Amino acid sequence: MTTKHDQISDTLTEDILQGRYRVGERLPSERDLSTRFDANRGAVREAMKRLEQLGIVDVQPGGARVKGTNQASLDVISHLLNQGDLPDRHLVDQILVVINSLVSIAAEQLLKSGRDEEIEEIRGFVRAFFNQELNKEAHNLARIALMQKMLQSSHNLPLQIIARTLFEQFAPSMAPIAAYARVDNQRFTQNAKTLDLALEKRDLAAVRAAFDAFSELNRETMVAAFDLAQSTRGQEATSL
Amino acid sequence: MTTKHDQISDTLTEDILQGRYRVGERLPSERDLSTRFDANRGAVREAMKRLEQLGIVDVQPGGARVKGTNQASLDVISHLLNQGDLPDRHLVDQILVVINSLVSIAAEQLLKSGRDEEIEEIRGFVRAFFNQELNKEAHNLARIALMQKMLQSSHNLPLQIIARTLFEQFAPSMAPIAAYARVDNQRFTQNAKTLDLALEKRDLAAVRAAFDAFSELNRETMVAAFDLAQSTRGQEATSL
DNA sequence: GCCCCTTTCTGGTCAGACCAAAATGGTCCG
DNA sequence: CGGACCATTTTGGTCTGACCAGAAAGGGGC
Repeated sequence: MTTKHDQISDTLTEDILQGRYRVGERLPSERDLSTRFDANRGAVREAMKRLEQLGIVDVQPGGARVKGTNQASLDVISHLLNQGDLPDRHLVDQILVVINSLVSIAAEQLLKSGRDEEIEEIRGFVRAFFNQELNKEAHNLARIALMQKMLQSSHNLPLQIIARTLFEQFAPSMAPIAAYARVDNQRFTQNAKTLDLALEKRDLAAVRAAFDAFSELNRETMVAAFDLAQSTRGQEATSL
Repeated sequence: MTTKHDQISDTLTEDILQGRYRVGERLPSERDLSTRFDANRGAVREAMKRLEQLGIVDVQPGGARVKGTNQASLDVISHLLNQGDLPDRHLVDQILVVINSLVSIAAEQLLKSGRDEEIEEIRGFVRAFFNQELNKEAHNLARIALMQKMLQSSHNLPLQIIARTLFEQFAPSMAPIAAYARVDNQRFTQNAKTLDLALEKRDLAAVRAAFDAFSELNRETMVAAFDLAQSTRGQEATSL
């Protein structure tokens, strides 16, 4: 069972993110909330701490006020994704753009200052895609492993933190959609070979280009899966 | 005065980030900490909540264990920057790389899906650099305004959040260093004109190139200021 | 209507207590 | 000696009830 203050903070987060409190509005007092949730004020207090760190609430003596989403912390993403039946398309797209770009930055850093052995290691991960017989799960794992290795090899802590934070929120929300994914192994293999060659030559522009193509393919796959999932859900909804 | 649980969490954060507790080690119990800080356990508890959300501690029934920096939240950056006399060079450099890249992503998004009037607005901000008479503060403000406008126009929420979070932690730490900055107005103006032209043509590659040059110039300025600050501090240190 | 003062309310802190789960240490058995 | 088992202690999670300083709200007096 989740802890009580987690339940409280989750409920309140949902309330706020769904706009049940206007921005700038005062939240009910901790005492009121404690009666509403049938909890002790201490528990409510810890929940408020979470909301505060989430950046969606500003708590001060005199009252806690709701802040705008644009002032929130990166961790709101998961909550935004988990609103509604399916994650929001546009948000998913935006996240994909950012993740891909981050990996691209990592690639750039790798070529600029990475040791040769690291680059060779990366190539090892890229070559995993040469095998056209990969099933969906293996393919997924290979993609993730490659990304993580790239980020790790960037030797850029903020970059790693950002990418991991984003990914950890993104992945779970996409799990149900990933089931509908159809991976075009041939195209992935093609891209992987291009990427491998670019890495071998230490050609930054070529690496970026190959990676962008790789990411774009990845994105197309996701979008297609998304559409498929959405239409299926739609059928279920109408058949009820 | 800062609140008590803030003092506690700050102290503990510093302790952990400076490696006074090994990764995986158990933190003292909340009861022990409450006596150490001469505080109530509730206050310690709220401080622990902060550490938990900072991602540097994992608290579970049985004990709280410290986690590695690489698993932390983006918000650790400010604490990492504020360690020691001057911010860590490498970290500063890494952050600059990331921020510049984020703005570059924003530029890309802007050209791909931005409305014409938005692009024209951006050009307005760019043209601010045409004036070679800008003093240091005005120049700084103009740079920040341009960046923020770019990010805002990207219509990418995660991107905005990441950039803002990073920047808000970065800026205060760099304030003492910014005093040593010498801006080369002529080169900035040159870059601005190139950028403006690229924006007018809606030429993505040119915009990226111009922005990268802009960012690189920005970075050089910072690095130079950093070196100057560092050598000055060194003199002070030896003269004591 | 505006200003000032009083009252009420709110968050921040404190003390002491209980529970369930985890850690610990000792014991017994193979 | 090593490992499985159990009782004890410790730890986090929660609760009750209380006090304080500062913010918000209400009420007069002008």
